Amino acid sequence: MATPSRRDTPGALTGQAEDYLKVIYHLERSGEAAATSDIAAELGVAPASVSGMLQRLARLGLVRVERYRGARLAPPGRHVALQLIRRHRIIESFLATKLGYSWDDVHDEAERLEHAASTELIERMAESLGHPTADPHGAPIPTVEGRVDERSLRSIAEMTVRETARVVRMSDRDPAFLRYLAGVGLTPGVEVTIVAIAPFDGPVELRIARKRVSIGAAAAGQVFIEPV
Amino acid sequence: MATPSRRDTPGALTGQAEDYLKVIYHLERSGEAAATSDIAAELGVAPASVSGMLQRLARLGLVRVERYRGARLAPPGRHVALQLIRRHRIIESFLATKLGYSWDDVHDEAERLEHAASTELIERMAESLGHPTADPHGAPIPTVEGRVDERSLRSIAEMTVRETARVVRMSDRDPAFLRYLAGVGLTPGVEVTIVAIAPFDGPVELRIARKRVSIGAAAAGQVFIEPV
DNA sequence: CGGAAAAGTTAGGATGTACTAACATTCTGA
DNA sequence: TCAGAATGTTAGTACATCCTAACTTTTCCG
Ligand SMILES: [Mn+2]
Ligand SMILES: [Mn+2]
Ligand SMILES: [Mn+2]
Ligand SMILES: [Mn+2]
Repeated sequence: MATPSRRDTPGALTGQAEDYLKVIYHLERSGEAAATSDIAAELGVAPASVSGMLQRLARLGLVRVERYRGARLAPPGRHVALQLIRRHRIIESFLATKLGYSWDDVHDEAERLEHAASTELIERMAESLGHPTADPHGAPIPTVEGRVDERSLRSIAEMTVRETARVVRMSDRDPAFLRYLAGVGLTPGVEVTIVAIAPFDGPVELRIARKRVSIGAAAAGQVFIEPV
Repeated sequence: MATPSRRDTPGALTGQAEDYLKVIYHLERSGEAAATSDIAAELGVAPASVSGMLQRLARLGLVRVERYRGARLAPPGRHVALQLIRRHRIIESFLATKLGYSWDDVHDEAERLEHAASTELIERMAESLGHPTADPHGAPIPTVEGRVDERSLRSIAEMTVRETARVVRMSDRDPAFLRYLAGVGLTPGVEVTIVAIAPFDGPVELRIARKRVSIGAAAAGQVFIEPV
């Protein structure tokens, strides 16, 4: 039976298959089909393994694959991916809010629990959190119906001098990066004002709640904002 | 890689293997080695599948198997089983106490989450519950060191007329049974007094907090008590 | 005690997932 | 444009887990 992820759905996918769909969903957000090697890099598997899995997912009607050209989610696959992302983000929120996890620590735990938690559990967590709309890193939580606010946000790197904006979200991939951001005061909800931008991809100097902070251009590109 | 349960331990077992160890632990409590067909029945797999798994577990040094005679846990296997049971019971307690699950509903959820939850998560749950020593059905929670209070308790069926005792725990296998018990007021902690015992495995009549209740002999044998 | 029933094991096959090595296609830059 | 680099697929293998069917061992009872 090869370890299906035994949640409450009957014809449930394995956790592996779910993770592939999620990765394809994220990669596809660029507009391009998800490339085999990008999926492989994201999941830490060999490209050959991805080719194999894509064929299986295509057979199940979850993705459309064009040989040598990459994969796109079919509507049922998109639905699976969005519900998985919902589970992931609600779990992250719950761990951070109710169990004192630090925001840089929730991701790995959620990455496993998302495949084991039933819809019942997820909805109880959401309930007890007051139905949050964003996870601890500001990422929007898809609804049960699969709606998600996917507007693409500007990053701090795209702001202009003297502009003020509110931090909405940041990349949650690297715990060390999140700890760094928390250290300098960059968390969802805070307001930042650009003081100066050094040329040639130099550091961005900004003001956060009266404090001066200078961050690298790369970091600035990973922190997303919206107008106040 | 066949879906190891990716918790925090490095050479982690799969969730399947963990469940086999847990079942062997429970079956072995009778004193006898766990029989292949009993393990199979418990897990809902064919006996042949059990033979195969026992060989793998033996190769890993987790069980000792005597061909045609059944399996016993080796110390490392016992340790795995006890930690899994700890995880299971803490999860059950958490779901019941913190997320409003009914006590007949926690088991299936815990059966999956126990393989995905890290030690970190379990300890945070335990912490937030005030380090409970028993799960919602009164089953004792093994410590981190693997100690567990395994005294064998008398059941209501073994009580004598006019005797009073406190309900400690009950079998948690069947949700309908748990709902029934809750319905008649039999939950851990309540005091019961035997009013009458009908012969030939007849019903047991008892008093629970001023109320008269009559339960079948089979049910009485699944509810365990201790002296007040 | 001895043979039938029950219990357990092995053989052989399926599926999911992964790997490496070899081959095929697509892209890219001189 | 076109050859080498980059990317992707296939072939062949491994392993965990499950199954059924056939065989073996143990148990039990007349
Ligand atoms: Mn995951
Ligand atoms: Mn997140
Ligand atoms: Mn389990
Ligand atoms: Mn329990």
